[in-house]
Amino acid sequence: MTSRQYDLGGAELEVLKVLWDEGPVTVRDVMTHLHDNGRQVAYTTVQTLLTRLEQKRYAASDKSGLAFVYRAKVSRDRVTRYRRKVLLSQLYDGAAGPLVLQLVRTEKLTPEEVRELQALIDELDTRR
Amino acid sequence: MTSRQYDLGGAELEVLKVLWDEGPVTVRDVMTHLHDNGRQVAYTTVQTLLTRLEQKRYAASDKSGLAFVYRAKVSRDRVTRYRRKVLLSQLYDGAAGPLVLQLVRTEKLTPEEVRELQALIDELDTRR
DNA sequence: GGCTTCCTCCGACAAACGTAGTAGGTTGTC
DNA sequence: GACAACCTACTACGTTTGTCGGAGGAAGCC
Repeated sequence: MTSRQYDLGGAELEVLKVLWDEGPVTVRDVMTHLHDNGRQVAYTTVQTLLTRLEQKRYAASDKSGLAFVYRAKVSRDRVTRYRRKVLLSQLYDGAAGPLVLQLVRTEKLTPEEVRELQALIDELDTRR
Repeated sequence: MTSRQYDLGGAELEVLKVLWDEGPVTVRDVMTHLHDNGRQVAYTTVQTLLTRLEQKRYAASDKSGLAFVYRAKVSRDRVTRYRRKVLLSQLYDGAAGPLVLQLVRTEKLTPEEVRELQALIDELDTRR
């Protein structure tokens, strides 16, 4: 259990998302965005979170003017893929099929999404 | 952050899965199953995990003969649904569509699964 | 009746996480 | 040049999670 790659807590992820969405930002910028999202958190808490993200190599920083500016070092896609994989292996025995079926059955898809899905299936069909 | 319902760590989930798959079992049973799955873990560790599961109301136990027998109190479906929801809200903004598309695109579905998926889509289509 | 085996109860401990306070430096403004 | 506003560095602390060890009691065996 020592791999733990792309493993981060909820609060850390929240901060990383700000980095993804807002590009290079300062501690204060992140705090402001979190506050805007209704997440009341102290300045130094954000700072700690960013420092940890940097220790874990999910982010990097440079001194720019009077404050450090942080940016993400891992892509959203990479983290997302990893989490998806974890969910799949932890609860679906690694099989994507059942998860897909459940999602389509229980969550509302937009017409647009349904169209795309149909297109994908067609492709899978003709490919065989 | 005080809801934390259906929130359990990886090791706790492993134990819960044994309860789901094997029905009422003793500490030793669980340990044996974990060992069979390649997870080397001490007897008392399993005991602690089961105790915590019980504290969190995910499991219950009765004294049966000389050892306690544990059983799951939450369904696999309930936990699975919750975890799915967490993934969705943490990384997909709550929208299932993108996740479904990614899964279909990147994971191999069996022909059978594709057929089921097609059937589901057809239903969605005619329902509109 | 003593030895081995199993079980439960408790305590413990390190790492990870979420959260934040304090100290001390830089800067901008009257 | 003093004060307010910011910034970084460091420390800290409670909770959760993963992992066990030891003490002490019932049971089976010879």
